Amino acid sequence: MERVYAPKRIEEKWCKYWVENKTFSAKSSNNKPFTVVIPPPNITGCLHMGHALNNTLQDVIIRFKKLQGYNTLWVPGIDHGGIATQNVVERLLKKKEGKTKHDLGRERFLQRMSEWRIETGDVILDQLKKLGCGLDWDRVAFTMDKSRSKAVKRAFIQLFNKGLIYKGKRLVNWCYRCGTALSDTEIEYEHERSNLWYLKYYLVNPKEYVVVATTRPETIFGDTALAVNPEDKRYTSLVGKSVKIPIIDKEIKVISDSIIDKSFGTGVVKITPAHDATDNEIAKRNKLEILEIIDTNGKMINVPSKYQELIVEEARKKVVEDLSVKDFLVKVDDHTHSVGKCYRCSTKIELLISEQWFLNVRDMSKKAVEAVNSEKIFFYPQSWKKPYILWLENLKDWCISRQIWWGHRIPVYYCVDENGNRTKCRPIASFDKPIECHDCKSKNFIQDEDVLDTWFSSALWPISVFNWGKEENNKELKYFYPTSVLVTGHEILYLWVARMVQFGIEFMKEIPYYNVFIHGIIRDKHGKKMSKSLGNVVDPLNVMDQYGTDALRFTLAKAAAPGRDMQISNTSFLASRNFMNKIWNASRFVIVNLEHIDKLDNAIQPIELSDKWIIAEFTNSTAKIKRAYEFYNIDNAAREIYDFFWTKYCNWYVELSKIRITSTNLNIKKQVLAILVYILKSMLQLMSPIIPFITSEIWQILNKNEKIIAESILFAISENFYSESSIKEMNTIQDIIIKIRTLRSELNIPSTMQIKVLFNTLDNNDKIEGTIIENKHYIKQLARVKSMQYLKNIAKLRNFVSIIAGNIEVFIPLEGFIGIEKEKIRLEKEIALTNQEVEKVTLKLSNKNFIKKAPKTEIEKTKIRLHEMKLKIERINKNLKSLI
RNA sequence: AGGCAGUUAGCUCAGCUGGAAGAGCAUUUCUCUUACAAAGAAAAGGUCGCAGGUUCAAAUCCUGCACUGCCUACCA
Repeated sequence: MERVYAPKRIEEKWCKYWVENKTFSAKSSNNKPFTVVIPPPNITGCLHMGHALNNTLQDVIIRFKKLQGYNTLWVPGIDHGGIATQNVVERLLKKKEGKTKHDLGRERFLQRMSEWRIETGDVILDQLKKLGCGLDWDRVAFTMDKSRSKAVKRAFIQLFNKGLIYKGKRLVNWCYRCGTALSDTEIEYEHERSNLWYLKYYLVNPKEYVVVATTRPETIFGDTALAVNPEDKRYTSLVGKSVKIPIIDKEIKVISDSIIDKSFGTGVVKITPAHDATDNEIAKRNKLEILEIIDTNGKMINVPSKYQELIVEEARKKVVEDLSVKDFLVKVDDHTHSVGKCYRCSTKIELLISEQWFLNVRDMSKKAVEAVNSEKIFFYPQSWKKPYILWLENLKDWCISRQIWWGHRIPVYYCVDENGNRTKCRPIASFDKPIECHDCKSKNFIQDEDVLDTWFSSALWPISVFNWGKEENNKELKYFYPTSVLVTGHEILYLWVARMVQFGIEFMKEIPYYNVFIHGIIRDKHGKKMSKSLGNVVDPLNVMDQYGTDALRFTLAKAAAPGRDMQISNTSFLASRNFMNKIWNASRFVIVNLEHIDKLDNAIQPIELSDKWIIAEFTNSTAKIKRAYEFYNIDNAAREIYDFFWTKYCNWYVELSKIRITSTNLNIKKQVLAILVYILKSMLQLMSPIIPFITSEIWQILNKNEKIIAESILFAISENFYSESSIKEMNTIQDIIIKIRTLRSELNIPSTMQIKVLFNTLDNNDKIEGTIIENKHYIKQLARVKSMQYLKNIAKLRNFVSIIAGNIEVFIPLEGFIGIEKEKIRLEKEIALTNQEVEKVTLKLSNKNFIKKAPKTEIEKTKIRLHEMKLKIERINKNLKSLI
């Protein structure tokens, strides 16, 4: 074994092993299942920190459950990624050949996309393998492969025939760069500094005008009314009158609607029903005309020829200019408001009227709310429950059609006549082209041009991965569904999580998962979101290269408190890398010492105090670690592992074990080795979910011909040797060691100098005295003490340095390495410090209410403390006097 | 505008069923002691955001405020 842990070779070896030996493949059986489906990354994806975190956490859970003996299954897959993917290929096409998708046409463009997909391959899946993910690689699913397509069609047809899917002309979010409608969840809002323009709308009487404040002066041509609040006394007389739109002089009415906020702007609003959601509602309530002035290319239409065909931004400039020239502009204020942008290309979203497919989600939402309200689905952390419910309760129908090419084409067929024109017959939803029209028996059909929102297929993911679309009597689906836990970031709670619940209940009559574990988002060290444009991205692949995959995973696990965002920079991985090295070397110590031992007893026998102590600490820690894993507090599990292994196991137990390891008595050596091995192996198991590579390697060295760690079953921790009192006793010894070490350091006693030590107890406590005598070899070993003797008569003591650790007083003779004056100062300082404490505690105890109301144990504890401190001061004073 | 988080050592964060402030990194000092210098031993560093309240006792519970971040919204 190398002296320094070198991860590369070991990681490659185990990656390959797990895949080739199908370590993580699962079949339905009689054993209890534990199922997780991966949030499928986009095919365009390249592993970033978010993926690394999300998948590490899933892997931790899967590996832990596997150790517990569950039949675990983690299903891998990728998403076709709709708009995002089409954009990537479109950009490539433009760059390489200077062509647009329209130059190629739908068929050829889609062919290009498929080619690109094969070329690019499943890069991200390979990266997940590299990360060590225990996915079942025989089950890789793609949201657009045959089985998943079947599922999408089946779902669509069911919903269509139920009357839940309908076509309607409505105001929708439109990205003119992507050329498609978007759902509300696909819009990202950003604050933008803009202006508020105050415009004059003249009454028919040309001397009077009202002032209207607007952020969108270019849409005046689409105005079909002005509106005021009915309770706004300033404008009562105005309601019902006509005003003229600036520039074009078109007459519109002033109406009243209670939604208008009196305090904003002038309290008068221009109503543009075709391009604003609120205005649209007002128009519906007041039966106003709806006039479209922006088309799907983001250009002006139905406006004076001067502005016709201009894109919105330019039109705004021109209109403002003209308004100003013609004296319609009263003033311009600065105004910051949030603007909706496309989540895939950041183009400003226009609202416009368009015919789209919608899914009525009212009933599904109710059931999805109920499932979480009743805690049938449990959220970790609970704080996400409320936003989830609120969102679902206010959900409008879902716009599911997209005007792009890459995706599941809507399986709706229209009957056409011999000229290819659509007839009035009812459209049919079906898997393939229908044989004949229900209404006119025609055999001519065309398919709907639109594709489905990517998230439609994603919403089916937990059932489609088990081939819900293909098979009717599906054993696997029955066995693995509902899945056990969904692990995800909160950014797709609405986009994805909620919709899976809706669809799961709709199609399976059963929730898709029992638990939802929502982790935070990774930020840089300044708390900023990581993004390429900010240049603050920490690449997980680099980290894996530089620090090792286990170090990456351990860092992520340690930072992953449920629901909390985490800040990460390159230095965050250092501590973890060092910890890996620690594990490696501690194991090396054990392994090297096992070399000439032919056989080790499996049964352990705690003999000494340190044995009993480490077993007690180990028992406590393992319980904590297991509980932490169980409730997705993976950060706590990682912390406990770190603390126990490094501090307790390495720094104390391994160090103390050296006394017996170097013993010439083979039995003594074997006895301590057995405990070292037992704890090491158990810890390796418990660590393996987070850091599978290093633990697999060490496990294999320790258990040459046995099962690999990933396939092992967690050792049962026996309570037989648990000794609570050993912890207290050991703590006493540790305290003495630490105090002597501190003294050595403070007084610059060279480490090579072995010192003589005497000790006494403050209250002549025989038991403690016995404990120390029994374990003085620990003190000798770790504090570099030559001899340690009990001192009966302290009265005669002269010129000793003294320290007090709990109830024990330790004396070290002054042997020229320290001046009396220096020691006096040290002791006086100690007295002053203790006195401060004494004051505080005395005050507490003199408080009558404390004595009256505090629990007895607490009072007792405080009294003992005070007593000890007083004793301490007494002794220090005495020692001070003995210094001559 | 509303909702949800967060505010603890220079930095990143634990601790929050209320009873003597913790870790890692960085800093300082010693040490290559036969697993590990990516280490060991030790030191220094904190009115636990601010102001109230409950309590014998508050980093921990309650209220208000401030700042930061996120989510939602019909910001004309």
